Amino acid sequence: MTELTDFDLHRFTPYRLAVVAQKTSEGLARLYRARFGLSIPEWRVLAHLAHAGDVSVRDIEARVVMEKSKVSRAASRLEAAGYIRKSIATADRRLVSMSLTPKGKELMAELLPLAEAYQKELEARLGDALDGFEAGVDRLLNDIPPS
Amino acid sequence: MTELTDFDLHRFTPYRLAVVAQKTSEGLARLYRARFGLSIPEWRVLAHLAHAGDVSVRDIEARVVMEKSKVSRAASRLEAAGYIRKSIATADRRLVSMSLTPKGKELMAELLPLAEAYQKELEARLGDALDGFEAGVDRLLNDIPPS
DNA sequence: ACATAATCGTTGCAAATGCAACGAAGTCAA
DNA sequence: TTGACTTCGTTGCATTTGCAACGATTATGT
Repeated sequence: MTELTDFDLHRFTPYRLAVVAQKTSEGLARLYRARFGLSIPEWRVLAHLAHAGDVSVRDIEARVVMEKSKVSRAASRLEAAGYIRKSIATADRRLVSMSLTPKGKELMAELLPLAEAYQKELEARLGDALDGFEAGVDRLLNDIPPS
Repeated sequence: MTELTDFDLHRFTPYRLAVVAQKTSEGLARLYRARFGLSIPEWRVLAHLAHAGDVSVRDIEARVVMEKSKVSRAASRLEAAGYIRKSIATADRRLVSMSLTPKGKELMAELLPLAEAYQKELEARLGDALDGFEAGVDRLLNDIPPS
């Protein structure tokens, strides 16, 4: 029979991932929270807009794994701050088309190099474990939940 | 010069970790949310208590990476539900000593095998990437934030 | 064409969260 | 012993979050 004490949370992958995700996110957040006053949801929206150009809330929800209400509120704050523009799509008027303003592009031109540097730093810490690690993440991303 | 569009969130480790952590946590949560009505903070407290026996809020905060207010509230709910007992430590009366009740032990006896099975399932999905993956997680856990 | 159903984005609301402040208990030094 | 300082756990409060419901728009089927 297995004892209750046998189970160690620190060897439990979901827990380990939660901790490591929180740590890396906090490290990243330092890059833009104090300096630019951005939250994580706002950062994600901006990053996706910089990469993909005009996009709807629905697109971001799908590609960035965030609840649509979260996307919507982040987008409203970003619009109020002047970083993005929201407009109704002509083709399908249910969709909101979002894009970076010039001010938003300036912001990202300053922010993205910091993000790249942080990525490089993480890769350095991973060292020769990098490839195996990323391969594992890919496998988990591709087909996790047994539904 | 680097273009804004060069940056891809999907190759950005903090983002990848956030997504994979969320996915695995959700998969796990299905095991106990519907069935036992437990939240993630409650699960963590229970898991640590099962493993370590009598523990204070402070201990859990440190070992399980949760804000003490979060631990405190999770513990209150668990006590109200009859899964744990809280008492004032005799040695240092500032400390709250928490432990599983018999009912809590029964719960964990039922729950931990499900968690183990989920762990096995994740390991199967990782396949031969398992070792490299866990090694990478260890490196990130040991020394991430440049503070 | 018309009624029904589905999709998009926002918003209301209750619950969860982080942070600071607090009282209680303990430590330390003079 | 006394008083200043630290630590522990809880709680108040403002913010964030998830979920459901909604109006508006588009798609589908007959």
